[in-house]
Amino acid sequence: MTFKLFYTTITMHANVFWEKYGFFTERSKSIMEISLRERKKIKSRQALADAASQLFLEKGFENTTADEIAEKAELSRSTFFRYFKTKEAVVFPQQQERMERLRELIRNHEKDHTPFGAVKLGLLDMAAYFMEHRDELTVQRRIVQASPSLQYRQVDFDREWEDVIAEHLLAATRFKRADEHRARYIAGAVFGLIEAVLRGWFDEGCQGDLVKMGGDSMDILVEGIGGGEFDR
Amino acid sequence: MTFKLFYTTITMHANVFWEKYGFFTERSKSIMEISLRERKKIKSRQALADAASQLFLEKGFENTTADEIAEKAELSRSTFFRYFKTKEAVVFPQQQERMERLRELIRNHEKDHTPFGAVKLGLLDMAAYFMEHRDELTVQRRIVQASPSLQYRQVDFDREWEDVIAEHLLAATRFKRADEHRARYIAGAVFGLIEAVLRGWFDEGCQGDLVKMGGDSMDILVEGIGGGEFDR
DNA sequence: GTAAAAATAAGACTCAGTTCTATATAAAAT
DNA sequence: ATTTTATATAGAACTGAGTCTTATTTTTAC
Repeated sequence: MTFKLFYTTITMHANVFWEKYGFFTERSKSIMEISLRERKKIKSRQALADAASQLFLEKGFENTTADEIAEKAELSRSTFFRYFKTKEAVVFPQQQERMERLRELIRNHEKDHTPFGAVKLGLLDMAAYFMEHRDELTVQRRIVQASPSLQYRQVDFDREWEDVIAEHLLAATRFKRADEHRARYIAGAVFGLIEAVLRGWFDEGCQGDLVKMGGDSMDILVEGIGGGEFDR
Repeated sequence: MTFKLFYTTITMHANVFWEKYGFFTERSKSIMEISLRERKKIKSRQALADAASQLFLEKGFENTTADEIAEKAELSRSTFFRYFKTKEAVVFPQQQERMERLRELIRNHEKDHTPFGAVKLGLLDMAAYFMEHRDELTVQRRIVQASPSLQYRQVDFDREWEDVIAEHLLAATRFKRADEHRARYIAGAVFGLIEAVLRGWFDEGCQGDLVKMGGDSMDILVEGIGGGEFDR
């Protein structure tokens, strides 16, 4: 029942409202301002996401058909594919919101820090956000881990992070071509680092201090590995 | 006709023989030692890979069906799926060989260098290998670039690189738990860096000096970004 | 209340991938 | 050389994802 609560809460706030109304909380915009049609759409999408999550947890991703999800949500298969472009998409309903959050968090530090500093602080803020929502992440992780076909799709989604990082680093290197390459390389390295950290955190059951892990790991990049035990 | 030659040559040496006979060149083992049955299997696999490549280049990956590939190769659809687990697999027939090559190249430097040094030198050797085979890589890239669904699959294959890197770095940290984390983070960063470098190289039409690009980029990791323009 | 717009249901369709069976052909045994 | 055994292949039936079209229902606007 914790899961049920989680999915209802998270998907509502973080994903469904997002599409049309942007990033806001229940305080900044009342549900009552939304038309009946919109409310029904939210309900439908929610029903599909909930049904899918339950079935995926019960029987696994591969063993669940789109028909079953639609049936459980009391909607048609057509409607399922209207709301989610693919069966895989329903596993990651909050991807878009997370990406925009990351962008915003980095933007918050842009004024007071260098490009890399803003990226680093934004990522650490994101780490804190992840820790707050470790329960959701654990559920999603459980579904993804149980399905090989979902694992690279997860990677695919995470890859968008690199674009956001590169985007911010590149903003500081307009008209400087040499720096552009350097920015892209650093974005790649930062992204690879983050993936490794996240993997480690997940594998430990999301129990560690992700902010500290992230900070420590990024210090490797800042200081370089020239003096370490892996020196060439 | 360069393409045709490429596919015949590469797939034969790098992939088909690989499965049963391991990594060798035409000098180390004559084709005549191989039984008729094996030769036919090679021919079938080759015919399928060739037919697929041609059709993918002509009509794109998504617009080519497994039936068409089989028909062009004068084999049945069943046979196609016997040789290639998925339609996507036929696009990357040399993946296994490249991975083993990387392992070997890193291993060559293990004796004379620290773990990171061996990884770095192995990767630069690999860069040289890539430059030698830029024509094949360009063709493959063209097919992959034209198909969104193949792009993340490529990422998926490349991901194996990180495992190889991590594997070698970890070998040096047995019994040292703190270093294990550090090794994984570094592997992630190196891998992310390499992906960024390769992407840049591909996007420039494989014309740049990949070895130099790789070396320069890895120096960022060695020296750190603390003193650069992206300092925090 | 009515007309326009949008959401949904239903079903036909394509194609990837699996499974099974029958047949052809190569390898091994005698 | 002939038989036996192993395996490559063809073919066909099947499942399920995703697309597309059409008809029906629901919401909104007037």
